[in-house]
Parts: sequence; structure tokens; C-alpha cells
Amino acid sequence: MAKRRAPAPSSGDPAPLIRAIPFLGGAPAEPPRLTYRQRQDLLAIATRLRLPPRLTLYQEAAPASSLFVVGEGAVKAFRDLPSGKRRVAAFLFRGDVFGLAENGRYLNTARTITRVTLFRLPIDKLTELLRHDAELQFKVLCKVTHELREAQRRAIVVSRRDAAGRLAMFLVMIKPHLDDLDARPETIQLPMSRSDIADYLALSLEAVSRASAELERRKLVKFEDRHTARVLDEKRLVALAEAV
Amino acid sequence: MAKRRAPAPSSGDPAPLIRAIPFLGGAPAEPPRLTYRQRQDLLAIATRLRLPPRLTLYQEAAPASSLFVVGEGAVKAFRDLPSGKRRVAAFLFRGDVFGLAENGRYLNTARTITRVTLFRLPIDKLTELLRHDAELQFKVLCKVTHELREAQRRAIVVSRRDAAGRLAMFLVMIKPHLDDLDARPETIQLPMSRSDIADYLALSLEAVSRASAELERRKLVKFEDRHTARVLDEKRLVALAEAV
DNA sequence: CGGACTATTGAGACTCCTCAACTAACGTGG
DNA sequence: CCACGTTAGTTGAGGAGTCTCAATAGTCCG
Repeated sequence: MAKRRAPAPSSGDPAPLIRAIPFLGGAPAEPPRLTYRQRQDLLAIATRLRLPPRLTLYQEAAPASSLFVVGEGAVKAFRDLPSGKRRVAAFLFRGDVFGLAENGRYLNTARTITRVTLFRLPIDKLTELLRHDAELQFKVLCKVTHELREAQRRAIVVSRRDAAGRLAMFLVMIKPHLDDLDARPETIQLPMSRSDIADYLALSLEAVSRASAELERRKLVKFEDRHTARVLDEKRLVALAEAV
Repeated sequence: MAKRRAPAPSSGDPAPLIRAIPFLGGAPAEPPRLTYRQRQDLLAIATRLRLPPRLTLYQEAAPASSLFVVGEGAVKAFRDLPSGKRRVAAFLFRGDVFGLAENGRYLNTARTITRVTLFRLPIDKLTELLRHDAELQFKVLCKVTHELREAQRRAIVVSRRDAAGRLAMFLVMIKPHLDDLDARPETIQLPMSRSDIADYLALSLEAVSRASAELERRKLVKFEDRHTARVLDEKRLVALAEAV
């Protein structure tokens, strides 16, 4: 899915854009962030969008013309299966890129969860830019590689059997991706609904609900309200998450 | 996981190396294959290896210094979980790249399944090369992007409940990746064991076995021997695979 | 031919899914 | 500001499917 959070963007930072992850195959320390210049280049071809919640950005299989970068807020990328089930492929937060396509068509449907700021990059212009700026492209490559790792990890999560364990993994995995606006580091603000979480974890809504209840019973997490989880016992929560 | 098969490598072709997939974000038709020159550049930094079956190439968490490309044969990349279960992250075939790392350490363990020919590319030299050849890097980017799509797809596969459906998906997904040496297009040569398939599909070995029996009962596939499956009714097999 | 490994088959336990009823929260309009 | 309707989430009961354990059969290799 996403990307580690950055150390508070500088003052009036208009576009944190892509925050590439340091390591490709294993090079110890690559430039983690875009240079000012690269950012300018990207901004030059980007359109900035401010959008309300619950807005569909594009539909699965629609012709793909743009790549998106999240500036602020939360987006989900999902696919509806023939059976009527829905699978959320990823939740996207600040700095995440989405709009993956195949044969010129989007693979998923993308929809805003909260109010968001997005940057829209026309594919053809972006391609052009990447072909000419190997350094920038390298950062993008790092980013994509990182997403690949996350996707592999997620496949492992979903392969677990027990619902409580999956939910614990979800909480632990998603925590670093969120901009927790509030100070308390032990609380997790979940912008998405239970039902979205269920679709992400490949569980039924009821199973997620029961799993939440179980985590509370075990005193690992307290769900203060629908969108706020407070971690009571991080150690044991992580232990449960990792007990695959 | 992998990559579409190529149209029979030219005569004495010593290194088909990476076969990049045409589309990044959605550009309609990018150069699908490496140029002769790019191939030479890669070969210049590559070591060619011929290895026996069941050889561990590297262990999870070992320091990562090289990326690998499959020239011929089959490799599996897997992770052993604390519970003792094993999850196969990917099967790799001709043209596939593996050796993904994080923080300079391999994420998975890689092991040969059959006898293989591999190309080993030192990360640092490869990085250097990519930074200077934006076109080549672009092809790599396309490749990684493609793997990402496959990983997302796989996450959907594994999220299915029924074993027979998962196995059907596996067969359908893996078919184009194999070099079926024999002429008959309806047979699938599976180099890996049932147990490997189980680890890939996140099922128990027994469940895979029963699922195989069910596919035979339904007359979709005939398992001629342990490593050979003959597709009897492709239409219905695909239908089952897609009935997620 | 033996031995180790791989695969199949059966029985019972466990977990989640589905269906259904109920409760809580939200937001719209009077 | 409150009532109402709609959506989101909780809880219970029964059924479906896989997992585990265990025993059996088949296969590969020396």
C-alpha cells in the first residue's frame, strides 16, 4: 500500500508529492526524498485537486490517462468481484501514488474516503519526464518496489485464518501511514469504515466486528468511537500481529 | 510473480534476461524487450550460474548484494513464519527477476526447484547502470510495476475461501509463465510439489490434494502425474477461476 | 528391495460466513 | 432543536469449509 510518513513537511510545503523509500534491491541508502527541482518538474505537469469524501475518481477498466499522488486525506482502491464481494486493494495516504493500469486501463476503482488533496499527473507527460530524468525515475522505481514489498506482506496478512490476528496486523501496519493529527501516539485514527476494513482483510463485516470485540476483551485495544482506536498494550498487539 | 512468455528466443540466444512488460501506468505500447545493447550492458555486469535443484540461493534476512534473473528453470521465493507455516511469495520462471530486499537484506528465502540457469547482477553495479540508462531503467520500472499488479491479483486469489477455486486460479495464472517444452498446449508442467502449491495458496497440503481430486471429479483437469496437469475443459476452468 | 519423502483419504474440531434481528449513529428536513 | 429515515455496526444461531491429526498409499533414489 503506502509509504512511511515524513518528518513534518516544511512550513507551507505545497506538495510533499512522492516520498521515495531509500532502498531498491538493497542499496544501503539512496536519496529518500525528491529534490526541490524534481518536485518543481513534477508540479509543472501536475494538476492539484481538492475533492470531497466519497467521490469516485475513476472506475475499474476505464481508460487510464493519469497517475495520482495523495497530498492529504485518504483514498481507497478497490475492485468489485463477480460474486458481489468487494476487495480493497489498498488504502492510500499522504505521499502515496495510485492509478496503476494495465493495457491502458485502470485495474481498480478509486474513491475518496475523506476530503483529499490530490496531484494528478498525465501519464504521457510523466513518462516523458521519467525517460529524461534517470534520478527521478530511480526514486519512482524505489517507490514502486516498496509497494511491491507491501503487497507481498499483505498477501501474507490475508492468508491468516483468525480474524482477530488479521485485524491486529491491519492496525499495526496502517499506523505509521496515518497522519495522526492528535498528539497521542497510542491512538489510531481510522478514516475508513468497518466495512472497508472487512473488504481489505477479506473478512465479513460481522467478523471484523467480532474481532474488534475480541481485541477489546483481551484489553489490547479500545475502540473509543467508530474511527478511533486506542492501543492499550502495544507489545501484545504487535505480538499477536506477528504471530502468523 | 512473473512475466509473460516470449516467442521462442532467437537461435543461440545466450541471455533473454529481463523481458519487460509494455505498460507502466497505462502508456499504450512501450518497448517490450531489451535492445541488443542493453542486454550486452547487463551481461557485462552479470555472472551466469548453472545450479542444481533444491539449492538455497540465499536466506531471508541475509545481506543482499545481488539481484537475480532467471534464464531457465524454476525458483521459489518463500518465507517461513513463526508458526512453522511457510508462505511462498512467488514462483519464478524464465525472465523473472528476484532478490527483492529491504534495508539491504533479503525479504525471502530463494530456492531452486529444478535445475536452473541464473544471471546474478550485483546491486551496486546495476544501480549504477540504471542511473545512467533511463531507457533501460524504464523497462525495469515496467517490469516491477507488472509484478506489483500480479501481487495484488494474488492477494485476491488467496482471499478466496474454496480450495478448488484457488487451485483453478493457480493453474490459470501460472500457465502462461511456464515454458511448456512439449507441444500440447493443454498440458501444464508443474515443476513444484503439491506442498509448494499449498504454501503458495495458503492452504494445507491436504486441502490441495482434495481440491485436485475435485477438479478431476468435475472433469476440468486431469492430473496425469505429479507434475503434469492436462486441462480438459478450459472454459469451465477459467470460469471457476474467475468466479471469485 | 528398502527407506525416505510425497501425496491421498478419513474423522472430528475450529473458524468464519450467511441470514436475520436489533441497536447506534448520522444527517436531513420540518 | 427534534423526529425520522437511512446507513453503519453489533450480536446470535446455524451451516459450510478448511485445518489438524492420523493412517494409508504411492513414488523416487540409492
